[in-house]
Amino acid sequence: MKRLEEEITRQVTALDVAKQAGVSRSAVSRTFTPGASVSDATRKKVLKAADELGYRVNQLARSLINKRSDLVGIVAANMDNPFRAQQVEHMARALVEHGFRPILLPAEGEENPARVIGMLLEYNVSGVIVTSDTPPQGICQECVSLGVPMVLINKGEIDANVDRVLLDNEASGRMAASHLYERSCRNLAVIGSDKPSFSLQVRIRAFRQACRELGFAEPAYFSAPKQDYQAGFLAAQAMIKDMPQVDGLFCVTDYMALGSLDYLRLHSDKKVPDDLKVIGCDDIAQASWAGYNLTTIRQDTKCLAQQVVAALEARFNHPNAPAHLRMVEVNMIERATTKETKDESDQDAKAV
Amino acid sequence: MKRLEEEITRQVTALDVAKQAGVSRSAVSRTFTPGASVSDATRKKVLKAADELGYRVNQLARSLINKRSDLVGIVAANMDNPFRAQQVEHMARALVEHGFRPILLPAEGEENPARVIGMLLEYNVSGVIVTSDTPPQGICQECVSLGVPMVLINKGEIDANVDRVLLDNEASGRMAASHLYERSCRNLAVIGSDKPSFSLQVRIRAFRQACRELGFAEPAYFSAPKQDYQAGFLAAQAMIKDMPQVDGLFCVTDYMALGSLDYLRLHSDKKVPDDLKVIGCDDIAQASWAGYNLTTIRQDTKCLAQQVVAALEARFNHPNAPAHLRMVEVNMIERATTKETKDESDQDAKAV
DNA sequence: CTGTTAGCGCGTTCAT
DNA sequence: ATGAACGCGCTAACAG
Repeated sequence: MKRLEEEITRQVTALDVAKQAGVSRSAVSRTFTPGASVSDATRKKVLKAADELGYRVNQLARSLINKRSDLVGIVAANMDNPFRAQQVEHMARALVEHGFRPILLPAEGEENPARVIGMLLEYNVSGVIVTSDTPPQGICQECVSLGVPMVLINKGEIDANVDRVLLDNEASGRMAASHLYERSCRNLAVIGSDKPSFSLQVRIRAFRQACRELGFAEPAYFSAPKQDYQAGFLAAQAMIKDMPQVDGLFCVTDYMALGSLDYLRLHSDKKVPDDLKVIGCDDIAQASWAGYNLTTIRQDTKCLAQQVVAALEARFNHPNAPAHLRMVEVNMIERATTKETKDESDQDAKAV
Repeated sequence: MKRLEEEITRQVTALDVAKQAGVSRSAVSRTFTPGASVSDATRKKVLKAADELGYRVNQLARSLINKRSDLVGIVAANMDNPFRAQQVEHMARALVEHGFRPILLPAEGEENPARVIGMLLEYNVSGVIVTSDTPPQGICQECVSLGVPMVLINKGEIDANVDRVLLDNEASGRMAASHLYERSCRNLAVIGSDKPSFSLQVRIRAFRQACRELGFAEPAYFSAPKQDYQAGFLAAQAMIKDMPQVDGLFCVTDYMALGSLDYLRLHSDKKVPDDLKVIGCDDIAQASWAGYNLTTIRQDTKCLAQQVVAALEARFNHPNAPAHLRMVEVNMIERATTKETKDESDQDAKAV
């Protein structure tokens, strides 16, 4: 434990440990290599010496040899979206637990992917995980063509050989529709985005399809430029204006649902859930806040993260296996915004 | 641009480029080293060959020599808190812009810091940034004693030689107090946490101090176990019960303020801002949502990130300089929750 | 300005 | 099981 001035100037190397332990440098190396073959006696000696000197394996040097840096790039954008933030956190946790080091790269729009690509490739990342509303095509193409394992989260097919992990967006849309049906809603609307990401498109399509199968009229569609709180707010405004008779609303993300709920409460006569029932999708933390208490379809990001890491490891073991697609289950969380009205026929209509 | 099967099997090395360009390996190296001395002629040749072969510098090998990996660890926790998520995103962005690679390490409680330390040290990180409500002491001590540059965000002093960046928590507390004073509030309360983090403690102390100077009575203090939405909700409940006459409230974080606002709206007769004015701190995205519209003290996380990177670079240049403390300004954002009531004396008291 | 040489810290044959 | 030698891809110091 007496190491004060050396560390500052020179790193403790395997050779130092070897000398201290009275063995060869290879012995030290082997001691710290999982699939080794060292006698217990020397292992002890090495570990002792290593501890005394405060030795740590230099992973950078190690990577140089076995070509596995165990660095994994997380390319993410829109981290203001709580769902995304949660995804990133769980992803980082899962990676660390499995012995990887997540290196976080904010996807800086479509303008300059070269920088990000450089960061990834120059550091010999073992893999790349992409989660962003608008996946940076350039980065994906380059990585794939260079054979860097890549996993896309909630994205459409980009190239033949890319693994993907999807939340069950189809089921999400269907569950939303049938739940509103059970709650006796008959005039439905969907709130989405002008430029919906892949998963949003699927949710919307599935919702529409389910509506048809249930015998609904085609649900009305409202949207705004982005896909955040403000967008939900604006879309709800448009909806109230164009479709006053609406009694069931599916917001394709909770983030937008919160905006919609606030618009309805502050600027409309519609009471939720009495006059209008609302269901969201994702189950972000805010959805369970007392102020919203939003019924929603939960997307388990923890499970998602596990699946992503699993996909990555599978790809390491079988680099040439065909692209695999993993699906993560969803389930409905019923809260106040779709609560059954005591008497569905004519509740004391407390319009202002 | 014709590189298809080689890449998969073997990395393109500087030697390959040298051969192709008809120069020495060093020439290649120099071309890609900022402080170089290469003739324009050879530089051209090298760049051309490099482009043709798809060569990229191997930063891992480079780090092995100049001992600067440019990897920077971000140790973060509580990313469910939007303020923290925003911090992390801006931090990652700033780091990338300055040529660093952020490696994100979720601080996993106090239980097992060894794993995180290992990740940091074995990868020869150039620096470590810590932002967490409860800073993992073990990690900090170890890094400092090993001479790894470290920057603490919004933390108290841990060790003599650690740089820190603080938002101006003192000013935050003072501004909150004087704003409530200007708005004619006289019965003040503070909502904090049972175990407040460093910056929260400072905000509370400064608020109290300002109250004394303004001639207020000592503000009442309410708190709950954690420091999130739920905590704000519970603390507000306690406040309404114990102190019905409260007319001015300072929530030490927006995150908690949102919980308080929801409690007040849903479970109390107090109307904000008519009966009770509320001010938060941080200016998280949700604070500006229509449903909250919270007056708050803005903490500029973008500027914070810049300062942190600056601190890191300063430390690289002068490893033995005394610890430096950087302060980031704050400013008040006035929204609806402290809006002046038209007639302050006796508004139509619309108690239910 | 250029090429040659010597390591950076480590994993892995190949003999013993 | 263990030690000696070699190479991973690169930069820095040295000669020319």
